[in-house]
Amino acid sequence: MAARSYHHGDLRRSVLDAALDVVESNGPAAISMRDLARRAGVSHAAPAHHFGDKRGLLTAIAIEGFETLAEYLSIADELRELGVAYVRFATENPAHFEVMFRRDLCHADDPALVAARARTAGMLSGGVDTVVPDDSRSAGLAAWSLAHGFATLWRGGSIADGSATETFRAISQHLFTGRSLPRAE
Amino acid sequence: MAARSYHHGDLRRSVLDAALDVVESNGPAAISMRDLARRAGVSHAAPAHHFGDKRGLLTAIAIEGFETLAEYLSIADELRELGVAYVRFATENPAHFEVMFRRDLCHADDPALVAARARTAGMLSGGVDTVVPDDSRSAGLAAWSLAHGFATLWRGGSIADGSATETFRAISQHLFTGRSLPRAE
DNA sequence: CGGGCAATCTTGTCAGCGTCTAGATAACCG
DNA sequence: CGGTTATCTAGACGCTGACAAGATTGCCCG
Repeated sequence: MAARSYHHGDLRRSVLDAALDVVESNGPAAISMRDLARRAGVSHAAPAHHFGDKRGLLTAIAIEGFETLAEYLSIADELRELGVAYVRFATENPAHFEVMFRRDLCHADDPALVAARARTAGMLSGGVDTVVPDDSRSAGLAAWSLAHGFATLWRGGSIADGSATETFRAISQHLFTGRSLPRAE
Repeated sequence: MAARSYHHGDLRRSVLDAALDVVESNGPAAISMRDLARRAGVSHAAPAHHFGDKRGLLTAIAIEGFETLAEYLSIADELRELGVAYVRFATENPAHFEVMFRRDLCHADDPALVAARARTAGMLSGGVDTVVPDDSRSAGLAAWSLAHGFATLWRGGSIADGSATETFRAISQHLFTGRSLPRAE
């Protein structure tokens, strides 16, 4: 679309989408600014103008990821659904998820990124608070670790079968009912 | 030591250690074969002979990681201690941990890597089996997700305070006793 | 003991990369 | 309409990973 004009029209989004495509299929290490430029049909240095540098591009993806995650979480109304939403986000937005927690890929101190991350973290702990008022820190950490670990392992291919959200529902059921895990003490 | 001779002596280990150093401080993306060669005091193409290519190097690190993890796990005698051992491994070997589950960085199908991974996975699920014979798959996944998620978040800087293993002990206590998490159903 | 063989390392080369610079083009706004 | 600014191009630089060909060394077998 509109490959003939000097100005691209929406190069920023175009590059972002191409980058997400690459990350999803080949990982963040496979990203090349010049390749993204080629895909968008612009000169090799054009993308840099929108993102500063490569890390800037990844930072933009991370921010977008946190914002999208916040939307996913806003729908959940219960602790376990918060976890399910988290896992659903990870499976439906693998490229974003892959970048969001990789400090070394982004400008970790970018104000916009810090803000987006904080906002999402607030939604998480806030959600936990409403269900588990006392000692919500430990409970929140546990829930977050569980969801994050499951999503990460899933994305990494360590868990292979079935539907992600359903499997996650099953294992969180296990923990929350405590039926087949040993109750210590 | 022994920097004068034509042959390095133990270039392989030397490069591995340098690589681990870089990963720990700057992430896997910051690795440069030529830089590692410089650190070891050899020519720029020397490391490639030992690892084939860059992914080969990362693969070697991942293998070493799985083997070390297996040692950590072999000490644990109870499910919760298995998790603690997992977290302890991650905090004490952050560079290995960072690489082990990053498919895009390694030769994911390398036979030695596949074998090492399988062996460690066996120790994990085996450990779960002894404690939770029935439906050990869900229980194992849950425990693994929890430990892995916690370790990943910790390493990523999302969890900031206190001792990792102690904090993890606290949150797993939460789940296993089910004291302050809602018991659904 | 010695000769050859394989492992190890060096040197040189190549295309591709990220980033910087200066300059061209186009859109916008008073 | 004119100037300012955002956007994009074009060229250059040093660096990278990978490959090829050759030098050096340790080691094993005769």
